[in-house]
Amino acid sequence: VAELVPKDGLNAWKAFVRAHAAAISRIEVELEAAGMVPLAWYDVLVAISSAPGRRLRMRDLASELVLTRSGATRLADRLEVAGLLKRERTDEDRRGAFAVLTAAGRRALRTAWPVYARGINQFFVDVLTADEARLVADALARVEGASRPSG
Amino acid sequence: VAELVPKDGLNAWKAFVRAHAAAISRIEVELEAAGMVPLAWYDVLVAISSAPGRRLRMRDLASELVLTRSGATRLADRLEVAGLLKRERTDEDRRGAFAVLTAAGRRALRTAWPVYARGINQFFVDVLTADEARLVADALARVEGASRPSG
DNA sequence: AAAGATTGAGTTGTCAATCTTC
DNA sequence: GAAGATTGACAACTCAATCTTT
Repeated sequence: VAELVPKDGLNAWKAFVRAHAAAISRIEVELEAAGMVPLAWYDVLVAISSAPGRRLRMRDLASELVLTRSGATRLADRLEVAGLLKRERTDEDRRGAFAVLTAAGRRALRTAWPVYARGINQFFVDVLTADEARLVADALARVEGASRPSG
Repeated sequence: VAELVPKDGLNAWKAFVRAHAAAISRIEVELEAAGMVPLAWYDVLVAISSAPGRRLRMRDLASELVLTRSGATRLADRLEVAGLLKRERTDEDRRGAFAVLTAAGRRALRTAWPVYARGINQFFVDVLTADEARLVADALARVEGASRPSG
């Protein structure tokens, strides 16, 4: 086989894919074991909580989470049924809806964070040196940029 | 909020998650546009092709791809319907089945690789320096190790 | 009984079509 | 007509139960 990808590059790619699968599924297990919300829900809670005004358009939620709009709708539906968020429609633009957290949503966010943070540390941050962490952040930010539909 | 994860570490984690989502979905798009098999199918073809004897137990296919056994069954079903693989039962042990590639499966593997390789280069390798590629490979290999159920 | 594999039911996402509001 | 969001139909996986062979 011709070498279409440089060897070091291919090794990096494989490590990238495998590390992601391993770390994410491991953190899911830890959250579940601690009785916390799943990662996908946590991501929703964080996105809303850190948005300006602590509210987020469905459209922006989708793009934050790298989901389609309908995917974001389904996901928000489940959190709404669980009582963690509600949709607020406003008179500024009655087409759209804002997702906002309920008290239970804010509580779920607070209680899940220590568990999630422990996972991030244990399975990711702790195995990197400080220099590596900065370099990885920088390098992978460029990967995201290159992978966007426009780029 | 107390800082449970060092800032640089958290940035690296976020970049890691977002870069993965962006790069994988972008490569899927490129494969689709070129009329090639989806990434999940490609992974099946590679796993079988690189197994000893170029055949793979369903159980081993599942573990290679980080899937459940039933997930592997469903996936293999689809490739079998598409004519890319077939199941072979042998007399050594009539419980199990081996997945083996058909001629069409081998051809799909050969033709998809250049497209996949171009995606890996364009959206990942090309935005890294050679040093970064080596460092990322090394660092993320440790992440995978730390995330395994045993570790 | 245990191992290999599959099937039925349910979950979570996508795409295309639709509804409402601008 | 276009933008924001949702819905219907379907795709790909998981878990628990099942079937066959050891």
